[in-house]
Amino acid sequence: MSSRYNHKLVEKKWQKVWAKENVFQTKKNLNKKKYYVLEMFPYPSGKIHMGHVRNYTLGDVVARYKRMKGYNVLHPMGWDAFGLPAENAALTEKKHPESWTYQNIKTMKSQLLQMGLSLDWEREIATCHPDYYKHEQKFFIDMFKAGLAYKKEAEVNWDPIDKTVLANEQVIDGKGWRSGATIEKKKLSQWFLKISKYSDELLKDLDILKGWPNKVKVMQSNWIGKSIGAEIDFKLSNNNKSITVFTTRPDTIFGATFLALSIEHELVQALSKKNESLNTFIQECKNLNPEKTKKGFDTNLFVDHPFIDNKKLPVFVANFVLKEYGLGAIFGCPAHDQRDLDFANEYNLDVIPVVKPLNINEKKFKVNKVAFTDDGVIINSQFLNDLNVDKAKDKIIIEIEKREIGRKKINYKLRDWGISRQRFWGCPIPIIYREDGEVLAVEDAELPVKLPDVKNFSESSSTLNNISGWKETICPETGMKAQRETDTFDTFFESSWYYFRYCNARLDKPFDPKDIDYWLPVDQYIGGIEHAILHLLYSRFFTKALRDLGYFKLDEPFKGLFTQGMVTHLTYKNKNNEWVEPKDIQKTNGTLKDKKGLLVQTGKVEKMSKSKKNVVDPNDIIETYGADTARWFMLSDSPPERDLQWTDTGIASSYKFINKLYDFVNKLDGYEDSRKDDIDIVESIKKIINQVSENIETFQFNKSVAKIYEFVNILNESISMQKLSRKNFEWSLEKLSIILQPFVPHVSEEIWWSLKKEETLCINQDWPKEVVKKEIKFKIAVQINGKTKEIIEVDQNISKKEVLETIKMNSKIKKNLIDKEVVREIYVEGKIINLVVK
RNA sequence: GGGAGUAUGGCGGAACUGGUAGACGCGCCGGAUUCAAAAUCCGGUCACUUUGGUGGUGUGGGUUCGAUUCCCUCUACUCCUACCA
Repeated sequence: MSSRYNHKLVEKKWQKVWAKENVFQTKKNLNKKKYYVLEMFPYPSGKIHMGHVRNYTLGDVVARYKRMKGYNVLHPMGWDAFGLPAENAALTEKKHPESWTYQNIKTMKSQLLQMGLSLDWEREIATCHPDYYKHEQKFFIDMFKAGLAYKKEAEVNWDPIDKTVLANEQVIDGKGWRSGATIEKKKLSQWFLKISKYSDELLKDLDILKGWPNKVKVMQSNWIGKSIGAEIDFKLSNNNKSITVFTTRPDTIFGATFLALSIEHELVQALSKKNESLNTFIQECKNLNPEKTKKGFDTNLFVDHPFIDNKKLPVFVANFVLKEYGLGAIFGCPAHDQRDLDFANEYNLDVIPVVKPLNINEKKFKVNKVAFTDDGVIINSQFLNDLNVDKAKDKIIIEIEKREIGRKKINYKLRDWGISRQRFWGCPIPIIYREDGEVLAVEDAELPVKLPDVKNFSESSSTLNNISGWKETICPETGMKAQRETDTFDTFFESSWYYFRYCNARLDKPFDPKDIDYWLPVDQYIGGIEHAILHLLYSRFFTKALRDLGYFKLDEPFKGLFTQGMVTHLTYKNKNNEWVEPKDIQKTNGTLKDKKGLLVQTGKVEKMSKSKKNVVDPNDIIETYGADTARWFMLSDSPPERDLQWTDTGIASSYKFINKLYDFVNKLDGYEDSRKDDIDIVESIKKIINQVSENIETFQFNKSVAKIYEFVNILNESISMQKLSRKNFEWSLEKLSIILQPFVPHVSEEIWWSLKKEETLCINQDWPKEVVKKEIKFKIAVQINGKTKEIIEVDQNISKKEVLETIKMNSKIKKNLIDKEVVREIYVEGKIINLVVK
C-alpha cells in the first residue's frame, strides 16, 4: 500500500481531533510548572498576513515544545479590536464599526485555525466587547482617584473643513486625508496618565529583564532619557524676579554669555501681550526649522551672572529652545555647545572657553565654528579651574546649593501619556462633567459606559460628541444635569493589560489575583520590534500602576521577549513605473512580463506591503501547499530575529520536504529487516535529537530545521542501503514524528498515527532526551604551524605521546616534516595536534 | 549629530568557551528515468592550480602555536533617535 500525502484532508483531520479532545484547553494546575507563551495579538484588519504567520508559528513552536517538555502551557489569542480602520471602513460601508470588526475577527479566526496553532480558544477576547473594556474603565477610575490620571491642555490636529479632530496617521503632509485642508493645531483639554511618576522605576527595572533583547532595553532607556544636572536661578537685573534654567553642564557656568527662553515660556507669553514685535517673532518661529536657522529675539532684559560680580547676561527668546524639556529655559555657553555657538555667532555674542583639551595650551585654545564638548580641563572658572568636567560638575552643584541659587536636578525625556482620542471606535472615558463644574468618575454600578448603537455611521458619527443624546446624563448622587466625557481611550490602553485578562477571560472581575500569581509574568512574549517602545513601555507602566493600586504583586509583565524579523519579498515594477504583484508575473525566456504584457524589472527586496504590491497571501499558500509547508518555510533558513525573504522556490522545497517526510511511512511498509549492526546510525540520530532541543531552547529554529534535514538525510541513506534494522527504522520514525511536532504538527500526527494506530496523540508524548554513548574514537586535525594537513582517528584515551608517535608514522605528515625542526607540540584533547616547525 | 547592530560561496545561512571555514537549504552543472517535459532519484558545486598544493570569512594592522571568533583602524550597509541644553 502506497499513499500520497493529502495535506487538505490530513490537516483538517488533526485540527478536528485536537479540538474534540480539548488538547489545548488550559487549566490552572499548581502541581505543574507553568509556562505562559504569548504572541502580540492582532488588529482585526481583514485577513492575516505573512507577518502574522511568522509570529504565530514561532510562538507555536515554543508552546508545543514546552507542552511536550511537561509544562502547563498557557497559549491564548485575542483581538486588539478598537481602532481607526474600523471607522474608515464603516464610513464607506455605512454601517457600525462593530459589525465590520466582528466580521474580520470571524475570518481571521478561521485562518488561524487552519494554521493548526495550539491555542486555547476558550480564552479568546475582543477588546471592543463591553465585558472587556468595562474593566479598563474601572482601572482608569482607580487611577483618576489615585491621581495617576489628570487633565491638561494639549494640541490636536484640527481639520477646519471636516470640522473634526484627526489622528496623526490621518494627516498626510500637513493636510487632512479626506478634505485636503491644511491642518491646524488646536488646544484641547485632554486626559493624561502619569507614567512620568514611574520614570525611574521603568528605567531601573530594565536591569531585571534578562530575557529581553538588549536593543529593546537600550531603546527604552533612551526614550526615558534620564539626565543628571542642575536647576540654576538667574536673577533679573532690574527686579527681584528670576528665571530658572535646567542644565546638564553646570560646570560651564562661567562660560555663560546669554539666556534663551522658548517661545512658550511664561515670561515670554507675558511679555508678548504688550510687545507687538515679539508677537510677530513668535508667529515667525512656527514656520522656521530651527535645525537650519537659529533665530532669536532680544528682550532687552538682563540677568546677573550668579558667580561673576557685575556681569550681566542678555535674555533672548530663541526658536531652538524646547518648551517641553527641562524648564523651557537655558543658559547659553557657546564654547561648549554647538547650538549655542551657532546662535552666538549669529548675534555676535561672546564665546568664552571654560574647558580646554588636555594636550593644548590654554593661550592657544580658541573656539570658532566648532564647540568643544569633550572632557578636558576647566579654565577661566575661578574655583573650578584645573578640575575635569565630572569633578567640576560635582563641585559647582555643591556651591550652587550652598548659595541657594539652584539645586541638583534629575530630568527625564519621558512625557506623560496622553490617552484622549476624539474618535468613536474606542473605549469611552468614564467621566462625567456636572453642571456645577465638578469632574466625577462614573460610579462602579454604572459601568460599563457603552458605545451608542449607530445605525448609519457617517462622518459626523466619528466622535461621540456629535451623537445626539449620548452625552447627556444625570449625576446619580445629586440629580444634577451632567455631560459625559466624549473622548475615548488611545487603543494602547487596551493592549496594556490584555495579557492579564487571558488568565480569567470570562470572569466578572478583570482577573483573579491568585491566577495572576500563578500565570504571570509571561515567560515568552513574541512580536515585532515596532512595539519596542510604546506598547511595551505602556504595559510595563500599567503593571506597576495596577500593582500600586493593589490589584496584585507583580513588577514586570514580560520575563522573556523575542522580537521577530519582517517577512520580505522582491518588488517588481513595469515600464510604466507601476508596482506589479508577484502572482501577475509571467516568465518567458528569462524576461519578465506583467498581465498586460509590459516588461517588468525587479526592484529591491522589501517588507511585504500593499503599497508595493509585494505581498503573498497566506490564504493562497495554505490552500495550495498546506499549513505545515507554510510553517516549515517560516522556520527554515533565516534566524527568527532577522528578516525572512519569501521565495517561490523556498516554499516549493518546503512542500517537497513535507511530502518526503510522509513518504517514510510508505517506505516502512514492506521494508525488509536485514542488518543489525546499526548502532552508529542510531547514535548519530540520538545526537541530532538532542541538538534539535538545544536549538529550540535558544530560539535558533533555523538550526533545528537544519538538524532535522540531517536526520532525514541519514535515515534516507540508511534505509536505501538497508543499513538499518526494521525495529530501528520504526524507532527513528517515532522519534522523528515527535521532534517534528512543534514545527509541522499535522504531518507529525499523521506519521505517529500510521505507526501506532491507536488512540494516542503525538502532541501528548514526552519530548525526548537521548542518552548518547560516549564516542570511542576521536577525529583530530593534524596541523603544522596551525594549518590542517591531515585528519586522523584515534582512541579516546590516547596520550599526547601516543598521538605524536602515530602522526610521525603518517606519510603525509612525514613529507611535511622533511628538513624541518619541530620546536613545539600543542595537543588539545579530541580536537587538534599542532606541530610548530622551523 | 547621538545610539544600536550587521558584513562568511551565485543566494539564505552554519561553525560549541579561539582549534578541520562553508553544516543545512535554495540555485546552478552533469547523469539516470521519460517519446518529451514536469516530478523523482544519483553525483558535483569557494577560487586558483603545474592536481603536489596555494589563497580565502568587508579593509588594513595586532595578540596567539593557531583568529570568522579577541583587540585596534578604516569602509559599506541597516535600524532607532534627534536642537532633550
